[in-house]
Amino acid sequence: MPEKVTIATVAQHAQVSRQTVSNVLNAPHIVREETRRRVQEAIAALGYRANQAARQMRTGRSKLIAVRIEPTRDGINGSVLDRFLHGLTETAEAAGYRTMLYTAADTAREIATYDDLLGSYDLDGFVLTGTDHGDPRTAWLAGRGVPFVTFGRPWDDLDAHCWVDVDGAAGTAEATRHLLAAGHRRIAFIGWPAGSGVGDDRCSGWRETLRAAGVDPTGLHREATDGIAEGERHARDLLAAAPAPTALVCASDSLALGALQAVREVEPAVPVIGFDDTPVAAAVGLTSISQPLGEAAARCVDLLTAVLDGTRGAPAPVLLQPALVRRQTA
Amino acid sequence: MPEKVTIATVAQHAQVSRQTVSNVLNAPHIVREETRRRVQEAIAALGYRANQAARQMRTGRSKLIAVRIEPTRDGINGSVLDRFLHGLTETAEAAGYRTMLYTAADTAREIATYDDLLGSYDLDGFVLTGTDHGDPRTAWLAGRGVPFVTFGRPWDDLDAHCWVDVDGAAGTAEATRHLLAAGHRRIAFIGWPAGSGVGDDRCSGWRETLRAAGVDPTGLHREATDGIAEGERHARDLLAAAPAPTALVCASDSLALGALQAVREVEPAVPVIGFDDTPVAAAVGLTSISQPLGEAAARCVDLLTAVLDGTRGAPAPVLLQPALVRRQTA
DNA sequence: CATCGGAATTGGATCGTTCAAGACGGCGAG
DNA sequence: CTCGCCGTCTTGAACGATCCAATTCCGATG
Repeated sequence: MPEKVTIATVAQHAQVSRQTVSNVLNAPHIVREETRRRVQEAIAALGYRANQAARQMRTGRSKLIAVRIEPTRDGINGSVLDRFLHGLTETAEAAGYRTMLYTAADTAREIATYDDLLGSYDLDGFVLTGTDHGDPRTAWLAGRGVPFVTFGRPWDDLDAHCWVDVDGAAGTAEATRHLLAAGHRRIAFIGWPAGSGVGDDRCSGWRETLRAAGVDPTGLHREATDGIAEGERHARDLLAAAPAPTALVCASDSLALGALQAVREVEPAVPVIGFDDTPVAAAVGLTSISQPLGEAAARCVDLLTAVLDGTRGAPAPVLLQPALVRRQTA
Repeated sequence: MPEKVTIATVAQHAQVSRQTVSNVLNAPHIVREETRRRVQEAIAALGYRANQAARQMRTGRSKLIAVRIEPTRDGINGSVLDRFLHGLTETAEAAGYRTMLYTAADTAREIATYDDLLGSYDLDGFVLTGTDHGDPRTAWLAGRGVPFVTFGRPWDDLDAHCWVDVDGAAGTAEATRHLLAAGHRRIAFIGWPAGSGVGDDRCSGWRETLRAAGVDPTGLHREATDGIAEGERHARDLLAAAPAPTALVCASDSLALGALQAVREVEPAVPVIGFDDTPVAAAVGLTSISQPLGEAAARCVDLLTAVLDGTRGAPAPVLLQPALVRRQTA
């Protein structure tokens, strides 16, 4: 059992004081070349690692960021969070931060958890996923002066705080243009009920692109709660209409999957495009819009560390472009 | 901006000493009823939370457990980890522990990460997912005396360490019995190359059940590397054989999905059963074997905290039963 | 009334690190 | 020659909790 290696052990081994070792770690430029080398050799030889708890107690910085892991809802969209988390953890590690998970049943308890995490572990910052209009969480965090970044725009005021997002409108626009280029005119959209930032954004890309092409979107829009069954129901409904749409764009892969089932039974030639490029889409050959999740996660960490290290001023938000992944269904 | 609340603040507010406050938190029974109540009121009034860094420095316990987040391989099985992580975090929180994530490109670097995490953050324990024969990680951890639990059996020596696992053989056995009950005899199995603990386990459940029913499994077994394409290829191969199998059991949903495509083109009536009950299976109506992931995660935390709190001796391993989820394909 | 014993409470030391302030030697300017 | 300064390094104190040993308090007992 090797003795515990502290900064004092290293200092003794390198014939310098504790503080000099600390300086080599935190402010190398103020230590003479030769001394620095000797200390670094001692660190390597002893396998010394700074004790974060002690460091944190003195500096108040924990080098820890937290992110919520949500219960997988319908499962289909679950792997989105999965990929995001992996990217986040990887980039954070490269920047010297570790990632802590937490769960929360609802928003009120999520805020209580912030309080707990900040009090108990002195977390340096938070990454929030999925913001909505008037999100109380961002208000709470901002009010406390806690650094955070959201994956998802603050839909009310784009300058309210740091954020990274994927341009959903650009995604559905690309999908719609793709279908227009294939000769379709009556392109329908199955989205979510109006009011959610993400849903309205995705809908607008479709609507504006149709309008720009001189097509009136009236009657081609359906609002569905997410899920396969809902997607199927609304697709059937659309296909049964008088002048039926000849193509479908959906706000999620779940909806698209349901729509696909309806299409295959009723009108197999009608193309369907989903959103999120989930494994399910890949498995069934569903054309879908892919979000650059690894990139998004990396930019979240970039922004957060920029705020934490305080070198630069408030960093600019990041809006990433999704990409259409063409498969069999369109 | 509220002042920082420490144990001293609470002590002052409750008119007692620091140590008494500490005792209320860590050994309530040695504090007089009335004093305890007063201290607890002060804690609530001030919103005091014990600083984990300070506690850790003195006690050496961080109340932190770590788990690796792997890059999603083919995406289909990704959500398995997702659900496991959520369960883990939730149960850990209830037990007063927090979950930290880490990534690692390979086993050697994973071990280096253990060293780093232990040195820097004094992690209390690890949860490993997916063990294999002669896993160097468990040997390293055991050698250092670091508490850990694996989700997955130590395939070489079942008493080597604490573990939780799902009985894969029981799962494939149930699937096979289900098909036998439906009148099938020539039931094939598409599994992984021999040598992996999980793969061999799942294969054995099918083989033994067939044998018990008086069916010779020879020629009904294919070894495939995981993936949709491989599943399709082997299924085609099987269906083209002289006495073709009338039903298929697969070691994963990926393989089953490929097999399903082959079946639908060649012999639509042949049932297919997958493994893991991923969202993809649910979406396409694939009958599959479901692992109780939330339960598994909870038991992992139970075992780990039992070891950490040291109240009981080495806790017994846990083997959970999976369940067949019947859908359209079988 | 003095003493005793055990429970309840207190003050000091400690964990490993960084901050603040100071020591030391050499060097250029006044 | 002295002073101040700079670069380099060292020492003491502090962060907030727990452990340990010492002390107070209290009723019971000799």
